[in-house]
Amino acid sequence: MRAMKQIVAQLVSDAIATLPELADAAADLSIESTVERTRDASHGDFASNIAMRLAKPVRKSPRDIAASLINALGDNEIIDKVEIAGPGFINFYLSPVAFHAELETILEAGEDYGRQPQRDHPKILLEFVSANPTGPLHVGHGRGASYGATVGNLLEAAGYPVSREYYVNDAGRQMDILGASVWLRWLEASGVDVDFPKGGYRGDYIRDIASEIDTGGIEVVTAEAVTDGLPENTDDNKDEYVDALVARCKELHGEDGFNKIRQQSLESIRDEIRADLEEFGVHFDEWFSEQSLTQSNRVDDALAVLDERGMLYKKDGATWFPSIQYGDDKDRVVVRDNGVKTYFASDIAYHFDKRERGYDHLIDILGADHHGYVTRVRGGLEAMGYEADDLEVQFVQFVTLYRSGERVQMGTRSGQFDTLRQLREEVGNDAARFYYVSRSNDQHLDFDLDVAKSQSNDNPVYYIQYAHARITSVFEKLADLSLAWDADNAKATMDNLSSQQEKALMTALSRYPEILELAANNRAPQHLVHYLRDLAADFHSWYNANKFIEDPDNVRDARLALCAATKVVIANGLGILGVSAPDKM
RNA sequence: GCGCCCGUAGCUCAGUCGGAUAGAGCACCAGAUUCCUAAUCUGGGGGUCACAAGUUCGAAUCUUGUCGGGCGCGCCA
Repeated sequence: MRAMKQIVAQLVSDAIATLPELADAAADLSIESTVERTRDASHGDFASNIAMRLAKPVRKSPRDIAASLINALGDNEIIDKVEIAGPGFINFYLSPVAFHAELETILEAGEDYGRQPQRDHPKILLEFVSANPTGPLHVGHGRGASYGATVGNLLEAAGYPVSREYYVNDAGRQMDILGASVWLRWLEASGVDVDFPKGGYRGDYIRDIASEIDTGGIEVVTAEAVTDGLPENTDDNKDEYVDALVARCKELHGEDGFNKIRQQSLESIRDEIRADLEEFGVHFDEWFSEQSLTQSNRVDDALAVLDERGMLYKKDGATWFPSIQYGDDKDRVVVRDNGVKTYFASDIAYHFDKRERGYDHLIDILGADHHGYVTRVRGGLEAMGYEADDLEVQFVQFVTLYRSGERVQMGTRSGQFDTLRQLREEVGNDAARFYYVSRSNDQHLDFDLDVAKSQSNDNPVYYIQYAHARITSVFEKLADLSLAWDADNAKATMDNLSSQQEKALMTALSRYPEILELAANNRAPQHLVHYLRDLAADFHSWYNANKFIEDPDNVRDARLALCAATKVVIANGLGILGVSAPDKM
């Protein structure tokens, strides 16, 4: 199934092939890139600027080139009329037959309409969210989740094999701090009151975890035993204090005792995150554990590869990676002087491992605050023999919540709106998913709770869903009247779809595959969002002006075909966005 | 200071390998429903595309500079 634009581009391409002097000049040119939808119906359906692009190399005027090109267009039933316009645009007016054929394609393809055939290369690994398992997801993660899930759907629709992965940072100091935090809350619940570390995790969920985990075999100790000889718990000293608590917990309960608490804590949070995302319609194929990377020695393996290639050196007792060679500001430490590997070391190993697992193209969706890491991680991949471009990074900028025109202060302490779960409960999954991807990912997002929540025409998600529900309702009404839609008759009578509004709606429908491709190629779901809004507007506009159940059979069948096709495209598009397409509202 | 993202209507935003008169929603104003969902539709006003140069047939789009905003610059993760 080819998009309409490709069909037009092919005709242009064929015409050029018959004109040697143009064919040479156009050899490096993607013909399809010269063809675009017109903004104004008075310019026809498609326009090509190819004559202008070729004017310089061919040394002829654009209008002359356009004239010979038009002359060379073969006979076909797709195009009604071709005109030269303005400085040398070629405007194509498509025949109704072309649009009617597209309607049939939509109805035949159904939920596959707009999707590309499955290919087996390149295999894409899409990593997103990957929030540390130290607490519940907040509204910022929600944007990464919605964006990542939608990009995944878009890539799949474009035919790519894509695997969605969540990297669980379940190793390292933050996990120790989590373990110590839970440990202290558990002691507290057992009547042992210890000054809670300023550097610890203070949220209420820590108490919940403390009350749920299995602490069998771990003895309650006294407050003195915990704090004896520890540094002061002050803002200046919070890192030392919390690290000392971790060490103390290991002394008192042994590594096994501490691990038991830490492991259950992180698993509890990870499971909570997973459930939250599942409810949000965001699914992962793999929950990749950082611990597993360390346990299987893959960090050491990756460092060994770098070492063999001469891409590591020692200085000041630490081991460094010369990332300056790959455009970074400075070289980076991979093994600290105390022998502990840095986060960067696992990150290199993790991305190396992704490639080694057979994924050709890696996409990371990261918060905007991580943009400093890209150069060095790419450098790491390159140093290990892969291409820097194998890693693509998409950044998601920050989210600011607004309520009643006021900025909502975020942060756990404010007790205000903070978690993704609260947001979902307030505005609903559909509105949240839609709103999150309605703006380009590299732009800051003002999330207006009042708009997202309003079940009115302020809210584009309901506007689109309403179009879908309206169509369902038409077919129900039809049944109520003991009428039926004769789809075969519709094919034979599509000439009845001839009004301006019908033309506009058919044009909008036929754009869908092109929009999907655009959105997938650019990892830009907002194109789909805006498209669906436009499509719904074209539908509502037409629907409002035409009551057609009472029409003669031939007209009714054709118009119902238009309804059915619109329903298909809206459902498909909303499906990509992870938004439901309700039959009733 | 250096690097990355950005600056388009009163507000929120589209405009993606440079293209024709810069678009949409909200808000505002005026209208439409004995009729398949009015969560709808029709019409209207509203712009120095931050600013200044440059590139060319043509710039919101590319280049440079200035101003303004966000983020990042650890042997943290």
